[in-house]
Amino acid sequence: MLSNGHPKPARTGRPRSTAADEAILEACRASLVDLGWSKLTMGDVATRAGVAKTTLYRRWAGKNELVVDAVAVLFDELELPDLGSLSADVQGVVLQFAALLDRPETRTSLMAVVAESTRDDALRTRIRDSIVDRQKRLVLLGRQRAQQRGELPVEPDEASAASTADLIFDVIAGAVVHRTLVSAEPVDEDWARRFTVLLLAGLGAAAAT
Amino acid sequence: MLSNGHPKPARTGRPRSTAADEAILEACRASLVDLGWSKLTMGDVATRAGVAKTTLYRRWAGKNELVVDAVAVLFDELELPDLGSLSADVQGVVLQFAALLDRPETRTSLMAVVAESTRDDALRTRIRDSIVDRQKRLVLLGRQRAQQRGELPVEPDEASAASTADLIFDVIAGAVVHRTLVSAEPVDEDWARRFTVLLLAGLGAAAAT
Amino acid sequence: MLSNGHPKPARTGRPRSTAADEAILEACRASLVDLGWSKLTMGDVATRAGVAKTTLYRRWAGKNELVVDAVAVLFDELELPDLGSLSADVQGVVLQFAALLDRPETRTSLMAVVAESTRDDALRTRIRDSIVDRQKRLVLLGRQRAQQRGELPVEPDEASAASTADLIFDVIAGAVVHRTLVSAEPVDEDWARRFTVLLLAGLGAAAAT
Amino acid sequence: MLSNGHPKPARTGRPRSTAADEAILEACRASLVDLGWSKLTMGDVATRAGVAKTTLYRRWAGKNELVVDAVAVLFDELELPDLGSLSADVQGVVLQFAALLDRPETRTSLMAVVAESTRDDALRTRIRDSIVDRQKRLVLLGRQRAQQRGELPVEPDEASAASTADLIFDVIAGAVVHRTLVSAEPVDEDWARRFTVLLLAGLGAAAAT
DNA sequence: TCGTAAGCGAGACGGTACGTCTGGTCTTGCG
DNA sequence: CGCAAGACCAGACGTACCGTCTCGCTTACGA
Repeated sequence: MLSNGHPKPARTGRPRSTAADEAILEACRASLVDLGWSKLTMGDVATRAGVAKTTLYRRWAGKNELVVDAVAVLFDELELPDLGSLSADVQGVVLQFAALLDRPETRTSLMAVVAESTRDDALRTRIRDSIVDRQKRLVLLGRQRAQQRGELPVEPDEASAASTADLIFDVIAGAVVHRTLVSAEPVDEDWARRFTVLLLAGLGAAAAT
Repeated sequence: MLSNGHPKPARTGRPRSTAADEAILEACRASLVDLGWSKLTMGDVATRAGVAKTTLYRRWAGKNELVVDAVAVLFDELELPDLGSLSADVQGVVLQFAALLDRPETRTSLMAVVAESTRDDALRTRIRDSIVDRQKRLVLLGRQRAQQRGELPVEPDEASAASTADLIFDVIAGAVVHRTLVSAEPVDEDWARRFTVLLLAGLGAAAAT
Repeated sequence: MLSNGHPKPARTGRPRSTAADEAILEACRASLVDLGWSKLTMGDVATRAGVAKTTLYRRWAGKNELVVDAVAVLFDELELPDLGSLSADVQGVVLQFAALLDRPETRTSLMAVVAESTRDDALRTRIRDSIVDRQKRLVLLGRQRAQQRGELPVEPDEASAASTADLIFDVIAGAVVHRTLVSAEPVDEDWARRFTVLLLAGLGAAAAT
Repeated sequence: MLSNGHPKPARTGRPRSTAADEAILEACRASLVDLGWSKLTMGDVATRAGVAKTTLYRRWAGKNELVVDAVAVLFDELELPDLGSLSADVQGVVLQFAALLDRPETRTSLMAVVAESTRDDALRTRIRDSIVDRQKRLVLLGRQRAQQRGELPVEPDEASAASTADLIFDVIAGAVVHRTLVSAEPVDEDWARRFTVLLLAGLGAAAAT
């Protein structure tokens, strides 16, 4: 476990095992899949990771923080491949996001941590930094591409542009999450296409104001 | 609809106290406000209601079921006052829904039970019946009014009309929920207006296909 | 003997079911055999007897009282058949008593109610009346027979005679109970014979003082 | 040995608090005095000991086991002071034993655990090791002394000597327990003297066979 | 013959304790 | 000083019984 001949750590004493970090996050995701959010326990994660509970608490303040970190990395998968048109890009990202929400580890934990964050500002910040902003990037990138393609006008007003992006983001992410988790119906190609039509039409109108 | 549905009323034995039912739900909502979802305990609800824990468990299988029933009634408040135009109706319902999500008892509990429902089909059904369908009514009603006003065409294809309604519903509810709970920013009149513009434009396009 | 002594029989209303009384005691003994004292519950007895819990509580104050009554009748079996000599009589009653204590319903319950009685005077009285005095009768009868046979002198001092009888009783009952339940070893013919030898020799000496 | 017997001391992890052990047993005895056997609860003992319930359950399987251990130590008080004659020794130990049974913590619990042991072999073994054998020692010691004094013959037959000792033990312990707890009358000097006369005479006869 | 008072089975009620589980902290000894 | 192990306190969990209390019925007596 201990690496041989790595550079001298600045601090004294035994350095933290980097292997442990990844083992814990991996174990946390596995536990989420098997048990779901509410049945997941710190003890179980520790056992799966072959690690003591103390080691978990040395790195994360509690269950919520650990799960956010464990799940956050999954949202890095989201990408915006250039499909040639704004319409295709939107449809692509919707399906990609829906596929992510279909995985049990995101499915169970995303809403749970959001729920928890309504009472815990630190957690809300952590979620925003680790998860939400990762998604919002895509919206900004998509707009930029569409503008380069001439599909969307370049907005002069910074503030107005930002708040429109926020609106778009909440509409896309909200609709997909609601369809998947609340209505509990599949986001298939048909739905994605119809949603995209709705969104792009609305987007034009929104930009016009 | 909240009742656990006893097809056989089991005419013998002491009847259940109807006073207890209401006291428990009321206590549950109070506890949600004070403690939030994750700190709420069955024992605390029982104490607040002046009732034994067993009385809770005799009626509800657990925390999730109880909270769904306790919160469901709040969604009855949602109404669709006829404001004269589709645009005003949408904007009105959006603000109304946002106000509901601003209340601590819904705020903390809605996402939590949704998260739980991803692992529990019975709970999902309960949520759909008690909460989701209550909201979807409004979309259907709004469409009907708009058609009577001539703002929307009467769609001949039943199935297609239904799935469009579902789409609209997920977009509205999703956007408001996401803005409020995930992005954690306020749904004010300005946002509601801009969202309505987007939606109505999109709606025209969606109906056209 | 089961009745708690109604000085005013309360002439009006539906009379208590006598069938229920016997069914309950029978069910109580059965439950004792199956579950033992500590696992026996009023609810289980009621169910076995095909009777409502209220019917039990209308007749007995609690588990202790019920069990004492249920078990007491078993001690009526004890008899003192005239075997021709004091020695044979003692040995006979010892074996008879041991056999009684071997039955699961007495085995489990006798010590339990005695233990309970150390904190409950009413229960102690009930035990004395229902069980202990039933056994003491045999000692008195045995002494009378032995005196008639000339094996024991007729004691003139009433008080002294009574306290000697009490002593003998505690020695016999105590030794058998202790051997059976505490030492947990069998009271067989050999033990009974050796005990009888000891007792009779001691009895002579005790009478002499 | 009261300890639960860890053959593998499991050298790893935090060791169990020895302070807790004694605090719990002490608290258990205090609770017995205040509440009696049937009202004693694990939670109350834990509270009195300033310890979590889990700490109790980590060491003892339940109420019975705990009480046996808590009470067992009291039987260590029993001694056989050399009073110069067998008669005085017997009388002394009888009074000592009676005094012990007069203490509330033994009074209530001894019969209760004996009752419980009729359905639980492990408990019976525990009682035998912790309590019964402690008392039986005294009988063996008393006999040895009497033999050294020449009051009793040295028996050549080992087995027969052992079973006579068992008989004597059941007679002494049984009589005292029965007098104290079942007949519920005091073991005073007079009773002890008369019992001793009876026993010694019987003992001579028993030895003769 | 009919009212009425007590008995009846059923089962809900407020409680208490159970034994288990988890959260988060605190010792141990080893490396 | 990090780490695995595991004991520690605190307190919620869901269950089982307790003894009491409605319910809506019998059932027997006496007016």
